[in-house]
Amino acid sequence: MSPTYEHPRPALTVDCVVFAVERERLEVLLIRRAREPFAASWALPGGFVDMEENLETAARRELEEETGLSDLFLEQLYTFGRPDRDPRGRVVSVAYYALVNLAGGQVHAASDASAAAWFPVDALPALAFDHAEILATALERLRGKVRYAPLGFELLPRRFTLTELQRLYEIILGRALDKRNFRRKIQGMGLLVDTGDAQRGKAHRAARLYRFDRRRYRQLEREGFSFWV
Amino acid sequence: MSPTYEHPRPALTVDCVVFAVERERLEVLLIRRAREPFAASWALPGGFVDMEENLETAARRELEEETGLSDLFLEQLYTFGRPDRDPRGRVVSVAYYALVNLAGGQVHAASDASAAAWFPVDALPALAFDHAEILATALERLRGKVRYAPLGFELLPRRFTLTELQRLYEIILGRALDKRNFRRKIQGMGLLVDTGDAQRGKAHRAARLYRFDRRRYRQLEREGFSFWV
DNA sequence: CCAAAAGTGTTCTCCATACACCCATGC
DNA sequence: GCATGGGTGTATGGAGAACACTTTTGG
Repeated sequence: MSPTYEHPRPALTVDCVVFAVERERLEVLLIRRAREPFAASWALPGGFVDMEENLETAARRELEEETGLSDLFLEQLYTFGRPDRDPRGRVVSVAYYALVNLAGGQVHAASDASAAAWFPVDALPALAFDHAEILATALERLRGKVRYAPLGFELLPRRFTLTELQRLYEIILGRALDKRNFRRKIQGMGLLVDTGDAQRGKAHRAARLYRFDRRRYRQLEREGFSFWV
Repeated sequence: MSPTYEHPRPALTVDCVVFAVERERLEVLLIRRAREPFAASWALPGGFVDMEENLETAARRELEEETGLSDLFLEQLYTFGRPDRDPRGRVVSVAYYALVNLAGGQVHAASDASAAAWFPVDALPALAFDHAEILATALERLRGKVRYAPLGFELLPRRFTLTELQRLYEIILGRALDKRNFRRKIQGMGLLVDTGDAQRGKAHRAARLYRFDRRRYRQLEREGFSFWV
């Protein structure tokens, strides 16, 4: 028999921490568990990895099945494997975090699809398993990485105003930023393209709409440029 | 039967990328595989996770069993789970990276213990499985993180000279640093303690020996200080 | 006394920060 | 015409980068 089969095997799951910015707050998507253990508790979306499936594929599949969300930014976070983290027995979980912009209308589909709901990260319910720890790890990663990688744009619609972008960073970083300095810096990086259009329907001067230039970002990255907010 | 047992289970392993700086180069510890698959190939030390064992514990155990190394800096890197990464079947591997200083004398024990050997990261042999990819990921992490976390000290003996520390950074980062600027910056952080002793037995002026102040680092970290080289 | 590395200051440039007012638009 | 956010420039301080010579020690 092949050596692989000589060893006992933990079960393997994926769990996803999905972030969005909504109503001026950073929020996380949770689902209400239907079954034991932790039936009726809130938990991260996730589930078992299939035998022939990539880990990231499993994360995307579970996310779509449980929340209706697809095609979002998704990155592996950390693997949690304390032997006692699941009362059913040994279950190791590969955690991912995801970013989604709620302007796309996907939200409602997601929220309706099952018992899923958004919670502000500073007002979370009790969570099943070690999901509070996973969520804390994801939050730390997001807050750290958003400063040196262009993650912020994943949380906004394709076209956005400079004020929206600034508010996003203020919400994630938890502190106010100077408007003029923020604009000078972000525009100085040469990663924003003025779409020529303007925001409409607001009772004040219309703001210009920009989009993030991914192509140019990859180019600059290769040349040793580093993003920094 | 509990829900855990309804699912097919991949096998679970840990793999370790152990870095050291030796003879002015960054090197990695590899072992020569005794068995199929990839018998006689070089590979990362690692092996199967036991059923009641923490992931990090498994990594430390395998490292000690296969290379004799213990008590080193170890951090989870990434989890690799492509379905075809192991010809024996589905094997998911949680990768760790470790840092070790070779002045401690552990090396020789390690090298002698089995078919283990150090290779410069820019002159690696062909590796088993997807270990080349794991190693590349670890190298990227090390080079990135060494700049904003005090990892460098893990690669030096407890007491070291400023020149040794500077050489270490030059080797890892792959570029020359200015001596006066490096010293001003590193001493300005207040994280080095002058031991009062000096290096002896060199045919030139004796250099002062310093040690890293971990306690103070943790203190400053809590106060919002950020390390930066 | 010679070879080898240790140790030490100053200048300049650039970037982060602090700060306040006029402009365009919808109602 | 007024309320609301959009958009803009300048002065200052601190940190990074460039740069060369004297000191100490062992052999």
